Amino acid sequence: MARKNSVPSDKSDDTRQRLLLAAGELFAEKGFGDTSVRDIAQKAGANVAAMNYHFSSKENLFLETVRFALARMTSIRRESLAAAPAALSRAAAIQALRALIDRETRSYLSSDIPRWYPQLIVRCVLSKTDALEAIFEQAFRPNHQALKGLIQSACPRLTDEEASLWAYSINGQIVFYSLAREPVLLLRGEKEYSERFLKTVVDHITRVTFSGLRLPQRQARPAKGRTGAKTGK
Amino acid sequence: MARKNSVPSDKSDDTRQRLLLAAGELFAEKGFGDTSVRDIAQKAGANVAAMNYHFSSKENLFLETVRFALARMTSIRRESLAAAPAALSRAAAIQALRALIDRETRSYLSSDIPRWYPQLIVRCVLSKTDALEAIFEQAFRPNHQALKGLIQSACPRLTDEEASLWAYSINGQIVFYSLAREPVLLLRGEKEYSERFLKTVVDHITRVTFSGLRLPQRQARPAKGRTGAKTGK
DNA sequence: ATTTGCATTAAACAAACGTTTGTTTTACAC
DNA sequence: GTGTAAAACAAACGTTTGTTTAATGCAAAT
Repeated sequence: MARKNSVPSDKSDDTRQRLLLAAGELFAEKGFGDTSVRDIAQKAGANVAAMNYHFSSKENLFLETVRFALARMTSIRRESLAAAPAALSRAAAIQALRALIDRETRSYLSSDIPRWYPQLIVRCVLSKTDALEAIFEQAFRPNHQALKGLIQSACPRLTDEEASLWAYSINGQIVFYSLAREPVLLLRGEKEYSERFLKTVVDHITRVTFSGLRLPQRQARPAKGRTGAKTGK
Repeated sequence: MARKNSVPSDKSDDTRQRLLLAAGELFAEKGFGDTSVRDIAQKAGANVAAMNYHFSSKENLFLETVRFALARMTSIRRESLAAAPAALSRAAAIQALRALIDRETRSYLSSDIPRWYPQLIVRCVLSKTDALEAIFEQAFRPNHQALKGLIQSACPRLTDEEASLWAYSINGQIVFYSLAREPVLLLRGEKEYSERFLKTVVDHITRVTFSGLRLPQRQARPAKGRTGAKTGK
């Protein structure tokens, strides 16, 4: 009753969505070849034929899951960078950099965001699939350029190469905790990344970066000599 | 004539080896499920049945390739740590840390070492396969402990957690260049990591680490006031 | 020369695969 | 009601999968 006419019905959208999410999780966890369409259909509570009806082929479904994860990840990143307009003062850049490390780390590691997004993307990068070029143009390059730009705004004297290396260092550390989640958790004897650990990681990556770049560790204090900020905790 | 009696003949060893190497490359590149036994046999120039004869099953062959890559990687790492005996002076630890970053980076990135070793291991970590536990116990944990120990020898005041985080940072950066090799190369417009770039990366990771840990950047100068070491180049 | 035992092969196997088929169900228009 | 088109389904399709079989080659031992 709540529906007028519309082209695709609600029900079908729902099935399509369930298939997409089920496929995304399975592809991310086990890879393309180790996931059968029957696995996907079962997990989605749908018929195998429904998969081909909505996505026309398994390979296309895979590409759709990649596009989906990619879109979600970049939309999250966009929020992260929204506060950073074209031209930036040094102080603003420094604060934006701090915020970016925080957001990015949490977007990869926190359980708020489905783990399979980054997992699937890592898998694509590893396999140089057809999706790699899209991932590179839509995610890797813009992400790198934004991060590098922020770093250069914060440290104007850095060369392009140096700024790139710093961007790799930040991304590398973040990706590591996502990729090596299982071993890290085994080592720590925990089942999930705790909120406390996430904060520790964010703080550490920030410290590594800021001390290496000789940037002020604490919240920006303007050049005007306002000192004596609390340093505890 | 060069052979006496022996259990397996030279020829069979050769076929076995060719199968193992071909399988390793394919598994690393495309994953377990996307690699067929016929692909492997063709690449190895052998018969499909020979594969089952030597390895009894595809899954077992996969595990063998993982064991092989793991053994090679850890043997490389052992060389890296050979110079670091049980108890270490600070100066020795600092130097060993510097050497470790250099060796480890090159072992992951240089083309001296077949790319599929680390690639396959990353794939296992991503898929929480049966091999993960072996990888964890044989590679991840000892590597982490050794690195952490070295860091703590160099910086005795660090807590366990802090030393762990630094170990993650170092490993994370190195793994990143291995995992994201393709995007990084695309970004740089190159086809392979050049020797020059490898040196740049090693220097950068060393600088990040040493400046963050407040360790002397240049070759160790003992407490006894011998100064004036060359700093050029 | 014959036997022995390992290595290799082409061919055959059942099982699982991705996909297509033909039919039924559902929801809305007239 | 009747007609229509999207959506879902069970069943079957032809292929590819990993594995096994049976036959052959081939060097050392008898």
